[in-house]
Amino acid sequence: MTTRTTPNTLGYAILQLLERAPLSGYDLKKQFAASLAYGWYAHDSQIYPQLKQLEAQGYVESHVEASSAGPDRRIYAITDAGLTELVAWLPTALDDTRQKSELILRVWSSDLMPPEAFKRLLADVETQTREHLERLTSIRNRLQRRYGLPEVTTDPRQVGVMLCLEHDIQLARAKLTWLERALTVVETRAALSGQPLEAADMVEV
Amino acid sequence: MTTRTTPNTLGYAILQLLERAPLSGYDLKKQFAASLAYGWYAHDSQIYPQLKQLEAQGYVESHVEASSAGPDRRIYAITDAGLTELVAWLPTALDDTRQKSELILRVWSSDLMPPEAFKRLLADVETQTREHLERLTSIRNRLQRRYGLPEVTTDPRQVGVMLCLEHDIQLARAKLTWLERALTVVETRAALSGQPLEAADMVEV
DNA sequence: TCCAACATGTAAACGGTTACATGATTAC
DNA sequence: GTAATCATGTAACCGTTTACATGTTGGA
Repeated sequence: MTTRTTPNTLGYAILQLLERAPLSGYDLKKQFAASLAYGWYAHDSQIYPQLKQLEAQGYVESHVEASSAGPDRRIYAITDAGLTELVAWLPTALDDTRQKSELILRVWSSDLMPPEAFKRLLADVETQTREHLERLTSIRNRLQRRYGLPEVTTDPRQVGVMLCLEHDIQLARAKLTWLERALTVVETRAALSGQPLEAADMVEV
Repeated sequence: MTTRTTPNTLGYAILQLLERAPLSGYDLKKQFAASLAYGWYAHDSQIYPQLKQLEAQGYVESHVEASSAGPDRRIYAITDAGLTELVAWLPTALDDTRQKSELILRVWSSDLMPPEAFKRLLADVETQTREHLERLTSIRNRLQRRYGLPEVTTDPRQVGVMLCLEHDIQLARAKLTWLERALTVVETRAALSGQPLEAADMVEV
């Protein structure tokens, strides 16, 4: 064992969760599915092999826990080597400007869609974003009632979580602002092209 | 030829660019590297095989163009089938809420970093974001001077591009707001823990 | 009796990244 | 001469997604 290569990003994501508490593969799977503002996720089929790899690398260790109700669970815990590796990784440099977005990819060619189709797309994303924002704020408010504001809370473990939530809330709000703006643009253009419009016609000629 | 499976996302990204003008693989590579608000990108080594695949699927066609200055270029153009496929894909539903972010992944465990390390990380991202925002606004302003506001411009091809730029500008500003906030939180907490603080001490006891 | 949740995986296919490879032309 | 830019690729590896596979327990 202990083939010491560094973990990949998913590996660090799992180490972070295990640093808070020992968990089974199934627990991790639920954590990824449930937590809204965590910055990473993975499919079930990725988690179990990844845990085995982390164990082979010596970053986690596991034991089987018998259960009276249901099948046995294998519980994973972070090792000293795992914690050292995680803490060393956290402050390393990163590029957070380049991101892929299927939405933006489509907006770029939105002139190829009929206005109604584009409006429907924007409205769908707006509904999604509004629901997402509501879930984020309700969790943030719940944490804030329990632990206070991040700058003064006595539980340091909550600071990062709250900052993540605030980040995602901030971005969701900005996206909603843009969605309103985009909708206005489509509607204005549709209205202008619907009726004869001197300024536009003159440029065409 | 014409193994008609639908393209993948990179395929659609390329089809969009080719819909505006025929391009070589090298041109596409430059487009991905240069355009800041396009929603997708790819490595050079992905582009050439992807173009071959799109051609095998009948979505693009190509011819070799001899050049007096430099090597020959293979120029790709979108086909009718490609345009049909692209236009059919554009308005399809999508989920734009789940996104991975290495930054957020680290913020979640920021309590494991010394405050100074976390501050340095935030400051780096802030510099990146500020530079990114400046590039975005300068392009947006240039386009706006040339074509006018997106809601009234007479060139429909520019509408999507401008909306993409406005989207990224909006999000970059929101991120900067959050970065300031996060920095305040770390600094406040560092200041409080530096000097004896009744409220905090009492809870620890 | 059937469905949902618990629990752990394997296999194949697909997508993305890094490293390697080649050779011509142009500007300094 | 040498470095940058033009131009096109291959190979190996790694990471992600989708589909498949199996069996238990508890509640409606």
